[in-house]
Amino acid sequence: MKTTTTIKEIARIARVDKSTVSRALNNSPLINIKTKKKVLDIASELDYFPHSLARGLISHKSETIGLIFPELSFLKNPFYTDLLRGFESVSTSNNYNMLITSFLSEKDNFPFHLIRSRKIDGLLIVCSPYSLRTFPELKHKEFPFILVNHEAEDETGCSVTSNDYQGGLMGIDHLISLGHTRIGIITGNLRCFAFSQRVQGCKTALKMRKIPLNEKLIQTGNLEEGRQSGRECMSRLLDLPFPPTAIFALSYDLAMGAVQEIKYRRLHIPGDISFLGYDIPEEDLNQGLPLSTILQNPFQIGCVSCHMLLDLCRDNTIPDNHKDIPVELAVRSTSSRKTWT
Amino acid sequence: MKTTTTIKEIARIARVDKSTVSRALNNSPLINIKTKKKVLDIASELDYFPHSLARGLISHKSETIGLIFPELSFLKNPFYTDLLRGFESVSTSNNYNMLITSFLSEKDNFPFHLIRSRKIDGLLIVCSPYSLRTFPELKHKEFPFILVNHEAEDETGCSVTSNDYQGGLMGIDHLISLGHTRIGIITGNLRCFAFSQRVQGCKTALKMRKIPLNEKLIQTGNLEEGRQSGRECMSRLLDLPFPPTAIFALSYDLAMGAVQEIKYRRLHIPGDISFLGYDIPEEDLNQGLPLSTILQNPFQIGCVSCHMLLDLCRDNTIPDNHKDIPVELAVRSTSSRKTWT
DNA sequence: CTGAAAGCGCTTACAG
DNA sequence: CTGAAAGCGCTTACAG
Repeated sequence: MKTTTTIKEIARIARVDKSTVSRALNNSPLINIKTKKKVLDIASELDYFPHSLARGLISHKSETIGLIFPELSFLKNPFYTDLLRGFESVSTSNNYNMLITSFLSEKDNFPFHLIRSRKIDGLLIVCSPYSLRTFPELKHKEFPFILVNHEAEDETGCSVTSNDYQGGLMGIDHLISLGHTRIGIITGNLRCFAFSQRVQGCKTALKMRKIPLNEKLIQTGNLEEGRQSGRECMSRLLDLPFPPTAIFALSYDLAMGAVQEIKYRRLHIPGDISFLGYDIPEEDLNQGLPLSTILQNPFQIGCVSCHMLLDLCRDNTIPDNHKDIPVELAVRSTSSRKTWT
Repeated sequence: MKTTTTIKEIARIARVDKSTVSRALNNSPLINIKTKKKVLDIASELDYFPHSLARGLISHKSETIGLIFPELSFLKNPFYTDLLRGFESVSTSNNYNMLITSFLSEKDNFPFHLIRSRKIDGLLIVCSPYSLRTFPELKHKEFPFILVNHEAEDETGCSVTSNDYQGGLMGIDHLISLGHTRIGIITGNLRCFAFSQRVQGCKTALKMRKIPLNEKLIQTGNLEEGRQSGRECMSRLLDLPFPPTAIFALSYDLAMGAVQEIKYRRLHIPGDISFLGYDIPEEDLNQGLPLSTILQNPFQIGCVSCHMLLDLCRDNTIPDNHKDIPVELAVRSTSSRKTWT
């Protein structure tokens, strides 16, 4: 880029006005086909490339979207990497770029800076730890944003989540169909919307099959302590007078902890007890015992979120304010027909 | 943002020219302190925020840097997430934003688009699978960029890498200091610069301690097959007439495979054989057998890379074109004094 | 210290 | 279909 080519330069050589060059470059109908060809040839000859800042200044579009994660280390978790890949896939094919930040780096005046400096046209807010009602910029619907996998129920704005209700329903349904009626459920804190939805799904599935609900079979762990908490829940379940014949653990860490405890007690999966997890990746071989699991589709969540945002950015009307992305059941080697009572 | 406040608006209210407003806003010395206060007060009253595109158009700075990863799924690996956190830390404190892309999304004309559209001031190229010599934009030193953890030896441009040579040296030195003289080394393909450097370090360490080099003790696996390959290397080492008393595995996956094979043969670590890995995170408990390891410092690599890039962006002179970030030795429970021969 | 002018690189009504 | 003008929101020599 010794010296950048501008439309002025092209105009000079083509002996036309720069407005004509602009029209040629932007596929305007207001231009003679031959003029257009001449201009375009020269532009390509000079290796012209438009200056996005100058364009953006006029169009009021930066063709860039912002991503905000609670913190960037979330990306270690394949779920969030796949989400990010979903964002990438859609934004790339729409010629949008992605600015990445976290609540950590934006702590002072999130999310004003990026928005107000006009660097981004829209914002994908991943798993916000805050309720967004506090941010006036987002409240008035003046700026396009999507809550992706938002934790709280939040009446503000558009959102995309995994269908947690369906996940719970599908999981219990699977275990019931294998003959289980005493199913232990290990969940995270129910104040978290996702878990409360999953548990709702579980309860509905039981009700539909007319299996009475036993609250003792639902153990609530906490995610901060992860595996350890999963172990403790499992321990409590196994200590019941009538322990469950199948377990449905509603998160990866809780599932891992639960499996640990089961092994510790020298029980066999699925011989002694069936097991269903949540979000257990296929790569996780669990030492030769691949766990059956409900699988979310983070890539899909990412794609849909980004699509919705770009629609918003382009002032397209959006059919729904909210979208639920379906989960799926992956039957691997730990869920089998009930063999004991 | 009902209606955006501009300097024009502020000028009107303050009854000064917009150039004066600009001076007040930009801490210019060419302004009366009282005028400045008046302007600033009004600006804050009107909740003014500068338009970055307009500024950038003049300053020729976007205050944004680009990041390019081979593909975004690399971020699943904690090494790259920590690298990213390093970028974030430095760019945030310098008020720079980060645009994230991958070679996948930029496939057509990487890295021209971002650079030529002026959306970024500089580029951090992570682990480029390409030799950068092919890209004229980068060749002529016209645009600031840093090769972060670059795989190939590349004479072009600035770069930051982990000190792989030191890693090899330190690892072997540690094992020798425990009394080992027959040390098996499991490395990835030596055409990869990082591995060849690590092995060089190993060889130097042996030489310094006057331990003759036995090429049979160096097994080369391949990273594509990861663990399986590590297992096979380990197997070959154990089948030697005089098998090693200590192992140094130069990558995470190779180490994991090697450990598997050792366990499979019912040998005990560190009782029967000492073990040292590379890049084994602290969280990896390895079922109660935390592996001693050489640790790189990706966060630090990220910080230093970003610093260097920002210096380049600001036309600061850079002391060195290349920086090596030190590694460290984490002695955990698998490397102990030699007990058999 | 301040204002008026020119300009960053582009787009888009407005005439013709 | 084309050109000349105005303008996006800002900065920075240039006079005074």
